[in-house]
Amino acid sequence: MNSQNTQNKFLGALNEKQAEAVTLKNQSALVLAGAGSGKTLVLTSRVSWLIQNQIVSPGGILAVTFTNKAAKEMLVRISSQLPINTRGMWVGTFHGLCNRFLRKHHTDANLPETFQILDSSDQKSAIKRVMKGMNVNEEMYPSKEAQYFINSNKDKGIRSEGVKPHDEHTKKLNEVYAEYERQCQREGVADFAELLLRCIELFTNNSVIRNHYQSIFKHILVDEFQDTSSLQYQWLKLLTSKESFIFAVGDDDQSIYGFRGARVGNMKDFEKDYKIKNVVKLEQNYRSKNNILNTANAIIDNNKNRLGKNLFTDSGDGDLVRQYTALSEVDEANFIIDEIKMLHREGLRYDQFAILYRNNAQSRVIEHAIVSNNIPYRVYGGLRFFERAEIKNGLAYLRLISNKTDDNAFLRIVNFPTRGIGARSIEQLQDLAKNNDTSLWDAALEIESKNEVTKKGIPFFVNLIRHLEDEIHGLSISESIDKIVEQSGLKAHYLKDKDGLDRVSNLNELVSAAVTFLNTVEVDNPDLNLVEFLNYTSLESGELQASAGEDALQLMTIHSSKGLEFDVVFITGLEDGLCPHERSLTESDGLEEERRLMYVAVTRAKNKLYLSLAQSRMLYGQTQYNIPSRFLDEIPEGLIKRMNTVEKSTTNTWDSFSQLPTSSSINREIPIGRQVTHSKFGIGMVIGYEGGENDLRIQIKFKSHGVKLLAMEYAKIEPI
DNA sequence: CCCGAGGACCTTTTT
DNA sequence: GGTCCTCGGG
Repeated sequence: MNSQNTQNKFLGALNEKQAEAVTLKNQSALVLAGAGSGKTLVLTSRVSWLIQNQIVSPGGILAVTFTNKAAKEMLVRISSQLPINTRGMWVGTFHGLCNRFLRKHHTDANLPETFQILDSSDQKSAIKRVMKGMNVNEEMYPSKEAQYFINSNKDKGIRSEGVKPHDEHTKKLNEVYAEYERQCQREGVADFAELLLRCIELFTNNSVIRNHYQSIFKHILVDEFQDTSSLQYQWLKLLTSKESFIFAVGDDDQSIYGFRGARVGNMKDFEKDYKIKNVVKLEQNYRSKNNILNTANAIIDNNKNRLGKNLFTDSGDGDLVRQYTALSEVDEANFIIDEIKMLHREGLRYDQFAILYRNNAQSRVIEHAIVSNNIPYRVYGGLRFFERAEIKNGLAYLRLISNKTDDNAFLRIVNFPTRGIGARSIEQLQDLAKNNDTSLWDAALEIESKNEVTKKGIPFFVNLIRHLEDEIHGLSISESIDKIVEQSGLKAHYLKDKDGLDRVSNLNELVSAAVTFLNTVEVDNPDLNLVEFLNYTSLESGELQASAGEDALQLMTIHSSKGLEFDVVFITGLEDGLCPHERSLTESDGLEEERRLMYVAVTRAKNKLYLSLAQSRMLYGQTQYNIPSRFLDEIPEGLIKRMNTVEKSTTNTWDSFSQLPTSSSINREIPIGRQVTHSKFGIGMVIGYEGGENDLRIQIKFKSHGVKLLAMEYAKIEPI
């Protein structure tokens, strides 16, 4: 009776399609969930429904997401729907879950119990170290390329021995890959891709373990399925048997991570592989007004490669979308701030505004305008907490103490704060380690045993670490960090630094992060807790609840806006070359992915949507004159109001173009940045002039014919 | 060892 | 244009 009520409660909150998805019986399912269609609600309701109706116990559920944030949100929402302890449930990110499997079966996975996780920057320095040891020329083989080579192969499930190098260059890269694999194995560390690959190999090679998990997980749920890589899909397949089902939720129109291995094709494959009878489409949008939604629909309709979906809403037309053509990026920023100030005066909170851009470099000018108007703001992205140098340094002490073979950690701190161990001593250590085939720590031990301990040098370092290890024995993680920060000299070092106070306070925050962590973990084995904490710092970006709830403007790239919503959204830099980005045009599926990006951006808006572009834009130290984004042309006229500087104010007229920097001081009739039409080439934009008074040539970037240099005297062009 | 000059880099990003 | 890295002199 009681259970019936609870069940009705959460089923009652669903529309027909959502309920259909949630209550599917005995089958795998593909749910095409449009933007704002209640995707998370469906996912969590599905879990609750399965448990409520005793189709599966909490332990028989595996739910996978991409970010820790999404995983956490899911757990919170499930526990609000059901009075159960979610601790026993397997909910997490792909990497987090792999980590969990590998810890549990570390012996079978051929990893030490305390194996540590390398983040991308750790990985990069590890690769650099490998290349140095092999005497590989960094000029010819940049470490970045090697890193890309290694990761893209791992992401395809290919080990170095499986690579078939077709030229000398790849052959060399693959030697680096092979050596890197050996180094990681020796040091007991795993990079992100390794977690997944190692886990897949574990399941593939060990049928006992595979069968065990296949029989446990009856229902596997996957969020953001369109973002899964082929390796992740393979992982999912290994976890399912004939008796288990996958419930995949995704939106092919929001697939914007192709560049990092996401494979939208997994959706079609999944339909086939799991014999999906009917794909459930969630097309009712609960977020945006009609004009915004129709704008999004019109844009995405230009993509050929779609599963097909059309969002609708019954929330009314709302305001027209507004397009603003600015003179420059500064003008664009000022326009945005003016609009925000106006709407804020009308009572909108600052945190209900999002300013979106295609790349991070665009944020500077906007930030400048915000700062000079004294408005609070927050920029997403950038350095995360656990990626900060001082945090990584502090953690490296912990890492080394818990895993002496971690050479990365060793090198990071052996001379930090400086203690008289220069490049020479380190080289010596590395030679010794190489000859004895040991870790740097063991090499350091050998040197220590033969030398007197002084105030500096390697023997001093060895004893410092030993001392720290003794000191923190039996202490909690937070107390340990506190001790280490103090006694390693880190704190003193940063206090001396002129802008080191921030770093010291970050280190203090690390102590509180450890306290928070301990509160969320069941305390059984304190030693393993330390290892788990270290993994947590690698797997979790650590943005924490930092400045959440603060009433501030939200600045972020379009990519990081996915999944969020705001009352008012500004999409900036809508120029061809920026959005769509010029580099995307040469990639296969590039333009369509950019269009999906535009679609994601538009669908973030609830009530008001502004699209802005600049006729001239200073980017990377150069002024560009771009033509308006082709996506703007895809918006039907009835939905949008197009404005430019003339309409905005009387001080900024077309005349102000005469103040723009010019290549020469010739008398020209059409200002740079102005749009023109040509009888043959169509629409374009004036980007410059060449030649003298008698032979003036105008340079125009045309939408469909590229850049042309035309004789001013004869060119049949008309300003628009 | 520290600092400053000079050079290369610059799409998107989570784990 | 800004940042990050490297290298060389003090």
